[in-house]
Amino acid sequence: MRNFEVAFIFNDIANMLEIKGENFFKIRAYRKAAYTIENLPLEIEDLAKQSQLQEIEGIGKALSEKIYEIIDTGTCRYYEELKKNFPPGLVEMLKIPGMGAKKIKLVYDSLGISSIEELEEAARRHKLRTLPGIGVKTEQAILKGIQTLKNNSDKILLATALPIAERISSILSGMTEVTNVEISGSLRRKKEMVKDIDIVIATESPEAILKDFLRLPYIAEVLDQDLNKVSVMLNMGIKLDLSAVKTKAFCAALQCFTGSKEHNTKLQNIATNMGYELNEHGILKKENKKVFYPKSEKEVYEKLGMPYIIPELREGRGEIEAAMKGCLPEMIKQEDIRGDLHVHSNFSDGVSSMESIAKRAKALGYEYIAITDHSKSLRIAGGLNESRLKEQIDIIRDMNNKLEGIRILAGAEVDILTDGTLDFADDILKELDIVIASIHSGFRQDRKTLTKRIVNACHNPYVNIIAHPTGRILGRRAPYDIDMDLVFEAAATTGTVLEINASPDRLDLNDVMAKRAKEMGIKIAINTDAHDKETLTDMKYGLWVARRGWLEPENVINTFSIEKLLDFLKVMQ
DNA sequence: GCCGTTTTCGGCCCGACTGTTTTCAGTCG
Repeated sequence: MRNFEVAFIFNDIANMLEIKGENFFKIRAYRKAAYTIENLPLEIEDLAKQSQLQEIEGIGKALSEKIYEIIDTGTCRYYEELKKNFPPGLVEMLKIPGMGAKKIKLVYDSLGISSIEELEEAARRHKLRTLPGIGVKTEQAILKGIQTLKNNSDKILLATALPIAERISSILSGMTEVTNVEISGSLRRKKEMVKDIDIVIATESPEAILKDFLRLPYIAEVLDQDLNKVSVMLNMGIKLDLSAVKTKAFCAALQCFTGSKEHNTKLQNIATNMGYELNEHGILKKENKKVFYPKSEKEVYEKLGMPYIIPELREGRGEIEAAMKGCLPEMIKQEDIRGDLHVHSNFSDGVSSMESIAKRAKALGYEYIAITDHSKSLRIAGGLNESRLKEQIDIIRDMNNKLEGIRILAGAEVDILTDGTLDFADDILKELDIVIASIHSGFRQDRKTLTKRIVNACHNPYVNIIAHPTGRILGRRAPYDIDMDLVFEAAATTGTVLEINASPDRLDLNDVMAKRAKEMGIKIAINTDAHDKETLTDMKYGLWVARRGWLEPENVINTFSIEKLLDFLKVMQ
């Protein structure tokens, strides 16, 4: 939890410094530190106790002192000073696509605009276009950006909410008189974005426990409160609902509070037809008013004549019908994953060496790992030219002779250029074990052009996988304007694999599209797109998408053994 | 801000695209 607090504060500092127009590298230092700490596999508090903070890459004297201060006091003076002179709405404005630090400073300095609402109002009244550097189009783009933001503003990433929910759950489960704790709601169903955190606890003394809970340091504001439930705003700006139920009703309540609404409505209809009433207190037999208290969620489903349905499937998309017929999918699990096929090393914009990535992959129990650095046109990412790629291939071949227990596949993430051609010629691609193709430029081309680019890539005999096929960034960027029908069709005809990119802000393909791909017989690869060996563990986010998309191990190529995978990749060519 | 070192201070990330200009600034990946 402390890691998130520190990361949150450093990010907030970075945002304010950016708007102030501070030194770019200083800002980057804060952001980099925030990122590192958030993804640290260790508790920052433990490192602080052992005086090891400065051993973390990117943490020096100044930042480590601030970390000590945050651990001790929950904040630091520098941060508080900054905030004092800074309307909070300014940082919020950074979230608007098209609004950067400079424009925010401009509208604040010249028009005194310090919130998104004021900005919207000024844009509507055509006041922004009077400012230097802002014309009609920019004004309209800002309005559009505000709309985009509004559509997502009440949602946060699964990856942001989950660790916080887990931390609070673990604190709750440490309280005496709490007999059970579970995360519920959409977070338990592992939706890509959630509105809030829902937690349900079992206790015989709800009032006392809720009172204790409200004393936790993470709570900024109590929004609502009654005997069995509190609703609070956490100091990271995330809403949390905590429900307390009696121990005997816990499993019924957990099922009920996990939802989804669509799923539960269907279940309740089935219960009604069987003469039961299903709610958070238990299962009531209407005939004799006898209440059945399920001892597990499994018992809830069994009572209604069907096998257990995992939370990820509970979206009312046919899972109940499938369960009744006994044909629920054999869901893919973490243990099925034998490798990661999209990883960046420090040859391009990754931070880890190939060797350290391989070691980490081995430690995760993988059989193989593909190194797929960017191609030459993606300059900002340090894309590899042909000779550098060949050099990398040679090193990988050499490493494979020495390494034991893990196989490195030589690959590349090749840019699909704006004219539809690939960034490497076929005679280079054929040297690789695996080729990923993806779009990183020309996002605003028209639908036909963009679609054709991806379809063309599918038809290249050396392209194995299309990475992040729709290009969306959750909460920030809509998918490219592409005709996914044609993309699916091309993937199905050519046998091209589509990716579920497990990076928490992409999750692309999404669950619905993954299900459709499966139904069309298209193979999927679940890849992390890691730029740091530590984020190889993002695989779990991709797996949840896959599970929500009804995928089974056989649908996913990185469940294959190395022999089967290599055969599969070869046959594609 | 950090880092590496020449232990005191310079280097750290570049180019396309867009909209606004009329030569360039801001944003984004």
